[in-house]
Amino acid sequence: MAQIRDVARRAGVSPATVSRAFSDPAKLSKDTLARVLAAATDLKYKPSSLAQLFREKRTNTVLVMVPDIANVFFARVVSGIERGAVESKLNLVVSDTGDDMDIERVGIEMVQTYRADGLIQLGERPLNELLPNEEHAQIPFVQAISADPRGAYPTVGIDDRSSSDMMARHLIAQGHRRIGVIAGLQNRLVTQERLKGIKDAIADAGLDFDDTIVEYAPYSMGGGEQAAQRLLSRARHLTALFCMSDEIAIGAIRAAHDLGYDLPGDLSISGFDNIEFGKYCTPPLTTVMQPAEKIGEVAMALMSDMLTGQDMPVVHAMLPTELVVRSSVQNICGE
Amino acid sequence: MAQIRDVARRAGVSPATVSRAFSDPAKLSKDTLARVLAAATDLKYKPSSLAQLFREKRTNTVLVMVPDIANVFFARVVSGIERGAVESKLNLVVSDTGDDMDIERVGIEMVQTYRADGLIQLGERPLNELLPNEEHAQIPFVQAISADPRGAYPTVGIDDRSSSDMMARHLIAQGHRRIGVIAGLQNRLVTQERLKGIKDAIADAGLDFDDTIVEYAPYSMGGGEQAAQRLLSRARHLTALFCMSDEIAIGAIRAAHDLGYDLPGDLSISGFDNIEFGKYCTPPLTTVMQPAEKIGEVAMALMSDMLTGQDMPVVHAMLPTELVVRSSVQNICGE
DNA sequence: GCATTCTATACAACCGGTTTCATTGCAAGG
DNA sequence: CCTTGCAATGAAACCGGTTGTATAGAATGC
Repeated sequence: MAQIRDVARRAGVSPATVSRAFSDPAKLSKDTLARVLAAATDLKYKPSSLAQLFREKRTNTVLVMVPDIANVFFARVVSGIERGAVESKLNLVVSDTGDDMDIERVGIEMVQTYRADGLIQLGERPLNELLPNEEHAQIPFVQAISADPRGAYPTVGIDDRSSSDMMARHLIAQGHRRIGVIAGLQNRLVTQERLKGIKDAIADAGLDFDDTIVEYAPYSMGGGEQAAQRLLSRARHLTALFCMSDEIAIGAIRAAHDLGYDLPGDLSISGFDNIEFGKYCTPPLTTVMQPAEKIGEVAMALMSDMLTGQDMPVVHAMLPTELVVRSSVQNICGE
Repeated sequence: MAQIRDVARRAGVSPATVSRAFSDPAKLSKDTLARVLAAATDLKYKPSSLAQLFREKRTNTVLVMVPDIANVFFARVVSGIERGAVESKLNLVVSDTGDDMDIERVGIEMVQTYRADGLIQLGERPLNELLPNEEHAQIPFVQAISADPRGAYPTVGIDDRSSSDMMARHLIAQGHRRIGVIAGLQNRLVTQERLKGIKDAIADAGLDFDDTIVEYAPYSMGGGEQAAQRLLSRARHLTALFCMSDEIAIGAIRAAHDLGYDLPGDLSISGFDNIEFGKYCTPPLTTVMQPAEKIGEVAMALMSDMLTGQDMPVVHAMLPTELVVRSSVQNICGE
């Protein structure tokens, strides 16, 4: 591979001049510039990024830590981050952490050892669980999805409580009174927030919330399926199931089917996220749209600001959600 | 951030000694080693990867180009690549190319400018479309999924033709004679190979292949839905639909539902890939299992070999597939 | 007791660019 | 004609590690 000095020799100039030919061409005389560029193309010269980055002490790379890249929702967020990265001319290193703290620590080390300039984390593990306080303050950090908006670092997400409230109101408006909940993992902030939203709506409708018809599950189809089996077999009088993710809802649909329910006639089921498959389920899933790609883009935009910019105020972006009405939730007012 | 010379000064040794304390501790006296390590931890010293990599001229990074990271199948392959990367202690840069040649070219440039040591491509665009021959020979390259196994570089995938043949035989064995095909994009190698497999099975059963009941579609749910609408409205006597991906099949199920078909009684539908949703469709999808994660792992293993190793023979790994029988394909022999 | 070998460490070059500072040559101004 | 100023370019330092070579001192051998 040709180096800068090869080009310099061939063009009869110094390496400094070659460097300037690329970084600040106006500084060179037309004649010299032409000679240098010709020499560079002749030799197929490409400056070594490694050398440049070493000099600049910037990698132009952002690390993204994802709990599970094979999860469609996360994948869509990553896709949005990607789009933002292209726009900001940054590179992306994606690490599938599997929610494993050791792997996350390796990721953080990448930033500390100058392999990445910043860190975007998907999911809610707070940075200070992984690092002592004085250290994490140094790392450009953005948290997306289910982040605690009271944190000291920028976050991007949705208003889980009010979005969940919106869906619960919809269920109530459709005539549902006995609504079971298939929540996500109990210790997650998102789960708690969404639960609050449901309680808000129920209280607002003058109803009582029944803690016994909540079942917790991992955010996956299998988790939803099993939880729905448990819930439906012990609470047979439910008319609707509020599921905290589309994947959970899809699992719940399977479980209800298998238990002999006729959907959506016997039981309404709602989801959350609006993944593509929801449109193709039977019955098509009524859900809450989360702007996944947009969340990714905004997260990357914030990161880009942190990296290029001056001191910015810490932003907690809350992106709007929407109720997506399909047919998995039925109006039972007539009954 | 502390540098090597800070540590050296504090320990009263030269930078070279500090360097060796990490790379080759046996070379140091017990006493010196202890002093250096103490100084390093005191100062929270972490060697700059950027400086190390610059010196070594290796990035320990592999670039993965994915046509669409939000596609569940690709995401699973990436997940497997990730797992392989952790094992080989390599980093991953993921680029979502959207099948855009310009973005792919940027990716290749990353390798050429020492930002990545090698390139794994998902999908079938051959490298020589992007680069003149003499240049691509230099780049450590592995192609996974639907690669042309006659290429000059290593590939990982499945035997599309025989896997497709296997599924077609299954349909025939279940009594189906009028089998419609919702193929993928017509210009793709995979599509052609899978079509050959179908023709193999049909010829082998002594039947005639009817070209008019093939419909081409993008590899997506929406694509499958539209193609199925077209096909079903012009060929009403079909008993089965061979879909070239699960996403296409899921779209086709929706289309058939909407056209009033009772599934699987009126129409059998088969998929390909075995994505998780297939298990949760109604009816659950009969499909061909592709070992997505495994494909990723093998691809990364091959890359790792290329990077560390001597000259290896060019490997074309064909991983085994399996027929996954669920209920979307019905036996109609009794009719 | 002196030559030889080995061990532990320091010195300095090096990786391939970028950038500061110095130098040269030419044009403009007094 | 001499000074001043600017444009164009080169020389050399620098980024932060690693590593080949040199060297001093200790241990070994005869």
